[in-house]
Amino acid sequence: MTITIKDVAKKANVSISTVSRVINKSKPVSDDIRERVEEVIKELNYEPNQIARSLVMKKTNLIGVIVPDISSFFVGEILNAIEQIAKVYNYDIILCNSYAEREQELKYLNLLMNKHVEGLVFISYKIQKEHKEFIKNAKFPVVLINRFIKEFESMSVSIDNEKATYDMTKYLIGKGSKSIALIRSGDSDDMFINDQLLGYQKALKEESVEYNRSLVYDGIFKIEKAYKLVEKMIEDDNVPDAIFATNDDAAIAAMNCLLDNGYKIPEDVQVAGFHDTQIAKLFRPGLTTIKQPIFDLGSVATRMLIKKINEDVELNESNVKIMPHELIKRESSK
Amino acid sequence: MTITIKDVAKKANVSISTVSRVINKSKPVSDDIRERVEEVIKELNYEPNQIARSLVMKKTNLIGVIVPDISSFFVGEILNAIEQIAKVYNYDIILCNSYAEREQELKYLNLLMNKHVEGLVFISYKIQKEHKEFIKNAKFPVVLINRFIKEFESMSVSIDNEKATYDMTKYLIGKGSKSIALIRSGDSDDMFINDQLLGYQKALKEESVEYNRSLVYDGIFKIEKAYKLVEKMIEDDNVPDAIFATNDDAAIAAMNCLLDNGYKIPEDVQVAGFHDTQIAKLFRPGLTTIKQPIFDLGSVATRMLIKKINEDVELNESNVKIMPHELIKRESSK
DNA sequence: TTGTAAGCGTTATCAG
DNA sequence: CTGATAACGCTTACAA
Repeated sequence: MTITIKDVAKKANVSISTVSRVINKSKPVSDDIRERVEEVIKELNYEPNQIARSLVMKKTNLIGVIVPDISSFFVGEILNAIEQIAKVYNYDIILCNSYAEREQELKYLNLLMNKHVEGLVFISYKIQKEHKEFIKNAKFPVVLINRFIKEFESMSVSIDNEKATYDMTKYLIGKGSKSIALIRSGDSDDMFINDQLLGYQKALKEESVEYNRSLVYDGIFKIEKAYKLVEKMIEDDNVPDAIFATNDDAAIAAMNCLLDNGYKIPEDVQVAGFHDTQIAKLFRPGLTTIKQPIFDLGSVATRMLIKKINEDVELNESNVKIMPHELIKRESSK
Repeated sequence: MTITIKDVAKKANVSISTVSRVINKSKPVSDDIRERVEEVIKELNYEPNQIARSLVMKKTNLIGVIVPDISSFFVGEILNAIEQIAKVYNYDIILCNSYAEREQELKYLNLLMNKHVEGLVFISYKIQKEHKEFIKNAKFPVVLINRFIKEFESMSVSIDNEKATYDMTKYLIGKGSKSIALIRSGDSDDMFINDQLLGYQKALKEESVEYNRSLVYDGIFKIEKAYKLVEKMIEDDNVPDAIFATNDDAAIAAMNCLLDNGYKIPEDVQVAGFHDTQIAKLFRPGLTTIKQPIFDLGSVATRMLIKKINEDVELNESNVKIMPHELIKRESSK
């Protein structure tokens, strides 16, 4: 039923190799034959079968993407970028949503290998041993967004997390805060997350504010969880004078909880986020936050990946790209 | 380098057909041989090549998804559902972001056909002639979310749009509004969008409020555009006493503009949205909106599609599913 | 129950 | 420049 290269060949009175050649412009074909073949192709509305092609060329033009949560602002915007750039280079995206669960991530890692993707953009809150193992041995290049693997050279795109938390912490202290809660998305044993703590601590130290471990909360990436966390602070009568969440959603949730309980922002509590997703600007009061070049994070990662796929680039230090960040001041801080 | 069915066959001292049989359990294989083969498979860490398999079986286990804007809340949540359900049935997702542009949509429609997807979930603001043509002739089933094609039986999942806008309009009038701006995402020649107008008009009529064409705005799905629109109303001193946007993002943008210009919500202007995305609840004042079962929209569509792919279902009227909606009252209305 | 061989739709090698 | 023909890795009649 579906028409193949054979049909074209027969109708054009040439061999299938010739048809293949005009399709791929892989070898010279005389003008008259070329024209004839092209005509037949049009006439028959022939489209080469990508699967057959993949089989022999070992090229699928597929890029895998594993994300922790499609419906988050941050990931949505990154996906946007990945998709856009990939399409430019004629790559398609296979999307996998891991729900930030290790099991799922590992499953997808294998699934994508099986689907013969040519590369992978991996967004994970926590890179674990098994991940590293996989990435190290993977037959295709992998680029991480907002994470590093320090044990070996992995491709990675992110901002300077230490500097970013440093900047924000310093800023909040400058505006008069003395007890700044730090709400982090990941777990403390993640290098990336660790950088955030380092920046926070460095700023405290510089400003002679004592570091208090109990002000640091980990593993909060769900809105509900962040809300509950702040609720608990209020119940315990233990509300800091600033809350710095390393993701905007959590910061918004914190603001909601504070507002719902009669606190004034920023007078009673300053609130700061991370990412500068849409909602940071939309929400009232506007959220002071670290602006990341989210789209660029995705697009740079994808370009890097595709370059690597095509071996245009060697595995060297330039495989880690640090993008600029910016402190955006809005009404949630003084 | 990569290990194939041949390697397994050789090492297990059987033919490749036998190996194939144990992999697919397609025909009986004696216990001892089966065990031997399974052992070798494990030993060699063999994984069947999906591409080769696709070629012969004409089955890719791929579902295409075309969306207008990945980074919107609504689409993100739907994608979430699609991905989740698809994975349950062992299907993967090829993601295409059309930016709501007709050209892109058509391009992707062809691309997906070329990739031999087995089905398509199509989210488009505006189904046009070319789309219909394509869908009608497509070799694979297509399910639309929130759109219908009335010309022929297409699979479709949505809410009852007429009833939803009717409910909301009636509610706003009940709360005292007389001039209700209707801000719609799509264009007026779309059937789906048209239903929204019908519901709006019906409610007005029932409540003896005169219909005023100039209060209906079309083609507003970008936040910026909605903001500008309301800004214009304010400049023209032409602010209605209620704004009903058929998507939450636009409603939030409207609220922002009103708040920024000193208007009180809901005292001066009531605002209502559509979808009940995360932000409707997060924003302050909370947004009164039509709650759609967003996740279900995606999951039902995907299940329907997969069933159709497997021919479990005939093309009949049950191919159009209407999901329930709900009016959620929050502080943006009286 | 098992093996042989044809075929899925291409590209690529090698003669001519 | 063009055409056979052998891959690519797998499934599936058809035979044995």
